[in-house]
Amino acid sequence: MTTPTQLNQGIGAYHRLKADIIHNAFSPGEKLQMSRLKAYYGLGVGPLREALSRLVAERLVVAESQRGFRIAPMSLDELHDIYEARAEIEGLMLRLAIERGDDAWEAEILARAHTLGKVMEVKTPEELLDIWDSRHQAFHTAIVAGCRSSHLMQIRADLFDRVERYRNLWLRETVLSEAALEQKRQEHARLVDVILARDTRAATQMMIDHLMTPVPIITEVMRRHQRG
Amino acid sequence: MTTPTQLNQGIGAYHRLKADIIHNAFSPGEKLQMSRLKAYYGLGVGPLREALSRLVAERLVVAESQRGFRIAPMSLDELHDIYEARAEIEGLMLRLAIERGDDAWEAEILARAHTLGKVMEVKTPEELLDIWDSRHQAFHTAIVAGCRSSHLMQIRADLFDRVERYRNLWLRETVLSEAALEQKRQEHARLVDVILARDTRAATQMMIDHLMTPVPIITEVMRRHQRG
DNA sequence: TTTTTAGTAAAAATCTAAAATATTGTCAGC
DNA sequence: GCTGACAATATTTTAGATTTTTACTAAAAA
Repeated sequence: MTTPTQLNQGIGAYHRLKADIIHNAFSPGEKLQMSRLKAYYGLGVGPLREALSRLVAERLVVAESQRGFRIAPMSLDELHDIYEARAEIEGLMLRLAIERGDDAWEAEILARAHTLGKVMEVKTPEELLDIWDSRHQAFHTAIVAGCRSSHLMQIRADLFDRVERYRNLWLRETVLSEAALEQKRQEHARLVDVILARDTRAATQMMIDHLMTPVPIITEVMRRHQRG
Repeated sequence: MTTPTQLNQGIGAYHRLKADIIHNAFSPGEKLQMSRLKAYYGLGVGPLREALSRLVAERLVVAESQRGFRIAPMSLDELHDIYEARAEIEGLMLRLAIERGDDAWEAEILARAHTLGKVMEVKTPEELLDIWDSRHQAFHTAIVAGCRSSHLMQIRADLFDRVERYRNLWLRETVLSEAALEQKRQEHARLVDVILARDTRAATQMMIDHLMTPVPIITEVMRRHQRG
């Protein structure tokens, strides 16, 4: 007896490749040579091309006809544009969520904020970063989920994948200090306050600012990388 | 001597399949059998699977591991959600465009509005519909292009592809009457007015309403199809 | 008799490996 | 230094092999 529904290799390749790209295992613009990919992932060209085609649609990879595939380039321009698009869309979703959110939505936000606030009890700095990050993600997702639009949620998730590559550039060389965490905690608390007060204008503006804070830091990291 | 850069079959298959799906050549949820696709498009499984994988990422096709591909289902729920997401995002883009648009932007809007208004001089009703549609599209694109965000433009284009399938359901059984065209023309004129007056609030609200008008009609068409 | 279950054959999807096609790099000839 | 043929390399495609699912039939259990 085998597993009831096993994933085919194309789907597996897609997930592995995507994770590797997002975590900057390849450099931007890098040529993806089939022979290398075959050797590295231990797969045939068929599944690999399927995975790459899917990533082309997500714009993490670019295809040049008869010339194979490349990792999508990164640029300061894209960094700014993508972060802004994300922030504006998340602002829009927050506005809708405030209009539509019910008691369960409010409760979920409070629950996620609480869990995020108690993230100190974990061990190593690396583990702390991982756990903080996933709980931070869950907190923000809980907020915008109130918009009740699966398409907006999807668009947001897709944008997040594209932002992640830039974000990991910065995250890699950052240690979460106690002070930084405390500042974030306060920001989140204020955010929760204005959201629950249903103050749309203040909440969306605060959210957009909050989401844009990493941009100057990542810009700095990218400038440094370009030189060094 | 051959053509300098010729498209590979996977890309060709992607465009043909996408066009066929958008024009409802397949029915929603329909099983896409490889042997049929091979025969119909005259291609091997490789390029077809690449094209389908890309369409999976665009959510026009769904993949079931080891069970092949299906046309993504359609539903009233999705119709409403997708139209709303589109309208809200286009409203957001319009707000940014009003904040950022320059003289060239204003000029382009006026140019497109003018071209759209003079669409009567063409011949058959079918041709009229085609031309009206493409100019209408150009008009709206000119408006939101002022937001200067290539990512938002991309998201909008992707959403448009997904909306198109529903839109064509209605377009197919509609003849553009003189009266309907005149009404649209007036709507567009008012839209241009508030946009050039940089009245953000009125413009975004009018835009959202304008984009949502087809929804009740398409809902009606879908209900009728479900029964008949 | 009806419903499940097990087994088997057919059909379909998936994968591999090798052939076909295109591009890139090299080097002689001008 | 430029051009064009030729070789090398890489991508793309096809065709067949393999695996998985589905459909069908018959036996067993309720």
